[in-house]
Amino acid sequence: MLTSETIALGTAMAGNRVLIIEDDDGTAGELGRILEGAGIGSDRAASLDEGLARAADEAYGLILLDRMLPGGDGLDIIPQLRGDGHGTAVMVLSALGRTVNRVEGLDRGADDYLAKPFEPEELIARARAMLRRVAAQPGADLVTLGDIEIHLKARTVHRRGRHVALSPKEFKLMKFFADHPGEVLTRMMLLERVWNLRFDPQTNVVDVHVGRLRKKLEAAGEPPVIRTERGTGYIFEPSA
Amino acid sequence: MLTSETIALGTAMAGNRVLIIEDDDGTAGELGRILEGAGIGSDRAASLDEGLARAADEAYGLILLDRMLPGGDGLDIIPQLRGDGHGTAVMVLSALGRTVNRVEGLDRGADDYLAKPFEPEELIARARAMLRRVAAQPGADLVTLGDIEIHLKARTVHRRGRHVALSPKEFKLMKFFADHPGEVLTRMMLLERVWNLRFDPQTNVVDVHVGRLRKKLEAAGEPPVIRTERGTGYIFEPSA
DNA sequence: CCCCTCCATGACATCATTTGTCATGCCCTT
DNA sequence: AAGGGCATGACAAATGATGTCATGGAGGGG
Repeated sequence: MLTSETIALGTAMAGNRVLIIEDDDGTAGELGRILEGAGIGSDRAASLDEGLARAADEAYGLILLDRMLPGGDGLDIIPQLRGDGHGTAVMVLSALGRTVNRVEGLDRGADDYLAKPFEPEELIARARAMLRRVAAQPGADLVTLGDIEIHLKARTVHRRGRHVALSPKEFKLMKFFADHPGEVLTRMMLLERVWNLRFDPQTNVVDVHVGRLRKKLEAAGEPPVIRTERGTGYIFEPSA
Repeated sequence: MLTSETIALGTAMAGNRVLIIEDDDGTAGELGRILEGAGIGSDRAASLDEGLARAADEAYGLILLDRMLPGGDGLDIIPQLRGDGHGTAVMVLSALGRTVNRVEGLDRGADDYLAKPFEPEELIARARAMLRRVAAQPGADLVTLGDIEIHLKARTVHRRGRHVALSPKEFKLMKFFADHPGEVLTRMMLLERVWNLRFDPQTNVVDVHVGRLRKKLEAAGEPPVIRTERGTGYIFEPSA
């Protein structure tokens, strides 16, 4: 048996990081520095496509979106940014600062609209307000991994829309897998974190429950999502 | 046996109405008209105290808050507005429009800050954006009646912060009571709506379950909330 | 290529929970 | 004081969750 590492991963809830979608290097850098000075972490995407990719990847709390980008108007991707399920907020930053522009931005889905140039303090204050609101949401509710949806509060699981009824133990197991996608999880880890055991019960409880979970997750002929790593443990691999 | 009225009561989710807290009659009226023109319903409170009272009463989606009011600065009541549990958003409207003022407002809890004078279109767009975000929340989740909280998704009940573990049937019963506070519910109604029976099973199932629910709701010495209406049925009376 | 280890799975036992029934006794009302 | 209505403890049946075990199969190392 391997050592029982305890790796704490974050859930897929809307986080407190910010994604900056901005083609101009200078502006992007400045935004990043302003936020960093306020203790707000950020990543940067230089194009709309990259922005969409990053947003789909990590659950940001807020996205700062430029309007005039090489790929088109930032407003165009707001619907897709929304579609990711995380309750991410979108703030548009733009040199187009007239009222009609602002109204257009807000009507097309932005949560806030700040005209350039702006005071760094106001950006920080508005970003904080947005992150605060996002964090206050019961937002940690839905976790999506591939075609699997986990409703934490309701403690239900759906795969491709089909409801998968799980027992409490199975749900806990599912959640632990979901918290560690792509990682090999040894039986010891599972026993510790799902069964709260710090010793080996000398039985195959884990195997049996993994089997039951598999059966239920694949009951309608869906592809497998839990792979056996022979001699080691199991890996949860959500199908993209 | 009485007729089984089905009175649909609203849940405590944040709604789509707007509360205007503004002492100046002219401004308040204009705000109301602007919103009405955009199809957004609103109520008005003329003072901070009235605002707090109304906010506690109805679950607004958005509150428009003036700063300079007779009772003090509107910013002062933001924490209390937040405390109501509904995810209501707060937008501050103020003649104090300098960056420092805006930053102050946002830092003290406002979700948005619009300086007077403003374009009606921008107010509408921002109000819509706020309501949209509030509505996107899993808001219908929490129902509060007096000291009892019902989390619909999680299917859990708390009284005065204490978790009350209920069986499925008990939860359904609790929910039905919560949907009809202050109304006399006959055994027949309960059998119909909680047990899905259209006939009398000739047993005291209802009594037994009401008893069990009572026991659990009052397990820590809390005052009774379900009163027996002798010869008729039961009444759920949440303690204020 | 064969064997041995590891794993998957059906069957079963046990335990806990939920739900409904009944009998008893209290309490309120008249 | 008596009667009907209600509260409640005890019990039983049904259901579901969890863990154990035995068997057979699959896959990798030698």
